[in-house]
Amino acid sequence: MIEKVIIAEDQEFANLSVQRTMEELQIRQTDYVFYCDDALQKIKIAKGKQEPYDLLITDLYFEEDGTAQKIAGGFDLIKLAREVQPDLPILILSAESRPATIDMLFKQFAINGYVRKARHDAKELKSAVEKLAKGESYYPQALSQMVKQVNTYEFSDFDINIIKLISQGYQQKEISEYLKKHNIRPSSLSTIEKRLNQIREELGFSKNEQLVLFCKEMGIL
Amino acid sequence: MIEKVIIAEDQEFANLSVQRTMEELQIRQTDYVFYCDDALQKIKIAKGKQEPYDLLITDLYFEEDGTAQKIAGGFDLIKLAREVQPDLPILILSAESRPATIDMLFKQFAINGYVRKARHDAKELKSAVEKLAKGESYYPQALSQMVKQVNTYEFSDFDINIIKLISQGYQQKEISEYLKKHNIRPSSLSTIEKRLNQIREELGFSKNEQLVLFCKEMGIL
DNA sequence: GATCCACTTACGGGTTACCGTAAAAAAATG
DNA sequence: CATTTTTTTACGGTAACCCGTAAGTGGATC
Repeated sequence: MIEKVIIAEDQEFANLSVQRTMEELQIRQTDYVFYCDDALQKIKIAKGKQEPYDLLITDLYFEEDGTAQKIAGGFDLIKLAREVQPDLPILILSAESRPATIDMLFKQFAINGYVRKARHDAKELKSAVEKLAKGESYYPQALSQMVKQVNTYEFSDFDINIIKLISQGYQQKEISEYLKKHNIRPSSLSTIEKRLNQIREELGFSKNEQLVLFCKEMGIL
Repeated sequence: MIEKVIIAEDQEFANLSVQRTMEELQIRQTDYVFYCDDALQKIKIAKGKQEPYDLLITDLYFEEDGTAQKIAGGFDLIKLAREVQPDLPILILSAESRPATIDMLFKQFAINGYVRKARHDAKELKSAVEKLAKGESYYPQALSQMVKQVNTYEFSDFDINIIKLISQGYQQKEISEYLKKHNIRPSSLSTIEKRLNQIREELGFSKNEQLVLFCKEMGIL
């Protein structure tokens, strides 16, 4: 049973609407904050008082607005909240639509549900909370297709490293030097060339410009 | 005086909250739709009945969901709505944060207000509607600084053309051929090289990979 | 330690991109 | 219409990138 919920969402509109949805679901206590720092603090205090939250609903991306915050965004908040209260169910509410990111949240962060800010987000949130109340997790129906459709190329850390450096203006020779300096192996120019060639071929690209754009869209850069 | 408002917003949460804000502002009649097509139709009908809307509040980006829609997004909706009812005040409500885009909306589309989906969007929307009621336009305070800060490089159509082709995997020789075929001038390889060189220098980039990413972030690609 | 295997590196030739200079063409000016 | 100015193009040398082949390296297995 979910009785005590905390909402972390910086957009006032979204925050208000989620509050309202919680009312409709007859949640006993709903707290809401506009900053990640406040959310974590409330979770800590509630835990300390032996009155822990039953659910954290949080956005992924929070806007900076001058007020100095320790926790930058939803990703960090999830990690830290789990340290404080490992069993806390977490539901993400975000406009993020890249399957790779959402998939990563389930696999790496073990979130319990994901609702996209999209056409039927209010209805979806209700279903999601009801599912979580039963101890199940909520995986948006649309997503299961997307993940299958999605270009399934897996970038290794090494790949990402190279592509990042390229997108910063390094030339391949310099990347090789950079890798040697940081004791990352492999590091030869030849290997860099080969990897890039392989990646491009696998994705059907002819130029690195396409590749960096693709990575940007995938959320890798 | 604003008495009759139409809201075009596909996110249910946002749509609901805007409706609520309109109630708080004691707007006599508030209609809301989740598709651009519906918005335009309602505007047409209202105009036909001699009961035109006093305000259109619309998002910029609408999600596709299988239902075939003629109007793709906010940009087209604005254009078409203005054709039907040229004096209709338009207020954009969007998460879009790129100053270039927002600036363009004011200058090219002559919108009357812009409220970003961000920390105090509900409060901002209220102020904005009140301003529009007085016949003034609402320009977010944060934006006036951003526009000044923004990298003020102006891309010509020609520049954008080249960069688009590069980002699609064309090599420079092919771009030259492409331009010749489409009777776009200038078209020589030499000019293409020079322009790219100039753009890169002006923006402090050394490689085209940086440039395409920059353009992506600026909303040019 | 010998053999195999996968991976990494070195090297070389071909292509494309880079960048300067100078000629040619087009546009602007008087 | 001649002249100046700007823009576009052609050309050439250098550097970076592309891509294949061959040599080298390191780890696993027996």
